[in-house]
Amino acid sequence: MTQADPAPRGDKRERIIDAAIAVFADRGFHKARVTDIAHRAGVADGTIYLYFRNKEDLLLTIFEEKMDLIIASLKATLAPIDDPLERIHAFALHHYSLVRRERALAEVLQVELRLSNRFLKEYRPEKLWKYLGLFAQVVRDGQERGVIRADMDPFIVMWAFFGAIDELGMQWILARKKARFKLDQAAHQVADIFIQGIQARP
Amino acid sequence: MTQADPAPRGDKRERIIDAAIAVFADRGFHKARVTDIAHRAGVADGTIYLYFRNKEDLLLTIFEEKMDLIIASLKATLAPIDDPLERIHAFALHHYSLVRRERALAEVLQVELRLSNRFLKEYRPEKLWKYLGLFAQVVRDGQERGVIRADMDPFIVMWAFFGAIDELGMQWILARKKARFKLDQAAHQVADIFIQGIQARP
Amino acid sequence: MTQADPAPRGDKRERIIDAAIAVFADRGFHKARVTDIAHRAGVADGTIYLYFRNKEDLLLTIFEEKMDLIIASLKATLAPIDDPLERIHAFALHHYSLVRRERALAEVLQVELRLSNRFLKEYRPEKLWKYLGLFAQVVRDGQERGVIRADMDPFIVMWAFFGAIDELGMQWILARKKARFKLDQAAHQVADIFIQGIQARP
Amino acid sequence: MTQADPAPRGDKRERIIDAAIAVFADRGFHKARVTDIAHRAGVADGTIYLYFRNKEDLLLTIFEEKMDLIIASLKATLAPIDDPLERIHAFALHHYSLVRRERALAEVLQVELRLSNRFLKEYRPEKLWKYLGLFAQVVRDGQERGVIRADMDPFIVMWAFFGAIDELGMQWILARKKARFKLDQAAHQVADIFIQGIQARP
DNA sequence: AATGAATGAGATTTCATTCAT
DNA sequence: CATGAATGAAATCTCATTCAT
Repeated sequence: MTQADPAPRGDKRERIIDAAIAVFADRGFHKARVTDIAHRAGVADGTIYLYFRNKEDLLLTIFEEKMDLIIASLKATLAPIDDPLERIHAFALHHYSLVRRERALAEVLQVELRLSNRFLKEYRPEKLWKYLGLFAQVVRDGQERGVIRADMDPFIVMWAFFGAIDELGMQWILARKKARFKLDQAAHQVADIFIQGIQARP
Repeated sequence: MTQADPAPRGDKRERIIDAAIAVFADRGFHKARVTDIAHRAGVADGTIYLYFRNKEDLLLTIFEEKMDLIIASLKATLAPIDDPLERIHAFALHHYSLVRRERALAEVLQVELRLSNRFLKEYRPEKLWKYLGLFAQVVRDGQERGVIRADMDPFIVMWAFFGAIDELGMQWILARKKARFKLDQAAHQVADIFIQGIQARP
Repeated sequence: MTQADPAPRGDKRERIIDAAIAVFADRGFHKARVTDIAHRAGVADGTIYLYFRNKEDLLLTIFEEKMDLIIASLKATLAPIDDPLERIHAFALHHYSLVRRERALAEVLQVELRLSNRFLKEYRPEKLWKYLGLFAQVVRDGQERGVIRADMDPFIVMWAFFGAIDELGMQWILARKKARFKLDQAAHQVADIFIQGIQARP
Repeated sequence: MTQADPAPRGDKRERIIDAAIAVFADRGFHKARVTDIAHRAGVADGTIYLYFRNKEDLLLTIFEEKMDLIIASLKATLAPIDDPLERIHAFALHHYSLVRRERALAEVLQVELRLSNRFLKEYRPEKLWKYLGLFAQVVRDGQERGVIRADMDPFIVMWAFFGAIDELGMQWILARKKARFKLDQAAHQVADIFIQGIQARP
């Protein structure tokens, strides 16, 4: 008797990840209880451990997998743009469109991820580097083309740019409704500052 | 008759704070045990509770008191400088000189403080705003004098600048010895980017 | 095929309650450690918190559940007796038969329960009132039938009677082996005093 | 320059006892902090230990010393009364006049004293026995005079009577303002029940 | 694969008591 | 006698993780 698969295989894993994002964003990584995540995902506590080594692994997995999507999305966004300086602009806009669209995920990636000692001190967030590496590459490209100052260390510019947009994103998230600035406005200004700041002068 | 040795009033409090900074920096706020702090300070566990409400209060007190010192120090540094653009430069240098000189304190202020949910979501870090407010004021001054673009929102510039130097500082701290850049170099480049980035053009 | 051993559902709960009665009676509520109770019940410390909110909830639950049984038992004892004065007699005998049979429980209900501030000052021991209410009703019945003095306040008689048997019960428990009186003898004398004391005179 | 003794010697001991009664009555023995007592007495924490071995000794001392006063007062009250049955009446009235006049003390003696394991299980409250012994003696006198039933065990009657008035006193104290009965009325009824209950019949 | 009851390690905090001044 | 800062033992409760079913 053929019957539609009653319990969509692999469905659980996705549900756990989504639940974890929501709970981590809501209560913070440390205060988030595994039970809460299981409850929200509609699975038993133990089930989580069939898919993830432990609570931290869950957080790290969110990071890994979501960053893959974000990186792909960013690449697609940058691809049609040729001018390095315009790409910087696009980078900031893309970053904030994500923050706005998936606030819970952004909160986890920006705020809660930092709560994990392992993440900050032991874990090598290669996906983050890959993400930012796209930015560093833009800088390097710009330098080769002569539109970006050659005396700029792409590595420093990269962290500075990320720090700037990350901090503004975090402030916007923390302030919630009462944020004193529009995310778009912030994106334009930050991009503006950096573009003018690293632009090669005649 | 020499004066009787005055009771070492406040001595313990200071020792606890210093011990806490060291332990928080070393193990992180959550993994730091009150016993460890007490041990390092050379006092009994209970003694800590004579001076601080609880472990979190200890963290917050470190923030409050150290920020006072830092703000005072920053003011003294900026005072003799007149040019707003030069002040931005001095701000970055001052920030990193602190990070380099008191790495443990910087680690607590930058990294561990963010572990405290209360700090990020409930506590209003007014001292941080006061610190950054000095920067925002520099921007406003520069705008009045016409040396900084009038279309810049000082509030956004402020967070962006702080995010940039904070992130670089954090990366430098996390990377410890193997940091791929010099803090001084970072200070100059970040200041450079922002100065050129927000400078009014003729 | 014999049935699979059904999960010993609720078994643990019962064991924890029994262990708690024993430990509370033995060391007193305040000196009783949750660990002791868990040990005696053959469960882990944390297991207790799956069934009870906290240590005090455990004490209160013992009160609630055991009083239900006691009230039911008392009702069954009084049911076949018609004469109010004889019922008073039966009440005392029933009370002490319980004290003698379940000394630990009696000790907890009489002595340890009073250690709980919450019980005495905040908690409304409705089950105790229900228990004593049965006595008050006997008094009212007797008054209606004219066998008990009409000038007696059933409420006062109730507390007085309870105080009398409770105190004697407590003294008997505290004195343990060396009690200077038999519980039966006490039951008869107290009942005797109250019966003659509140009996309507011709 | 003659001056009134600035610090009345021995005054402190009294103040500590009074403060302890108030704090014990207010918060209960276990929740009462030695610091609170010291504060209320206007002395340093350590001073209490110059006069009392420990917190429990303080409670026991209150019992010992106050019972002496109460016993003396009771004796004076009973002295002019000759009739044993009237003496029982006077006993109850005297007991409640104390409860009403010194509610905090009564609360400590009746309620909080029972919180002390040592008191209930180890300590022999000889002063209480002396107090109640006066009642037992009244019963014995009455039996010798033939006005009280010879089949009554003075020991049992004593505990029963004490239990009855003690319980009513406790209920009155616990109910505070909203007590459902007057203490005087209770005194009369309890005495009435016992007098009629143990009276020898012609 | 899924369950969820059970585990038990672990750390904060309180407060009676001490003792150097 | 008096002080009160300092002590440090002690115990509740939480919650990530396990494992028998």
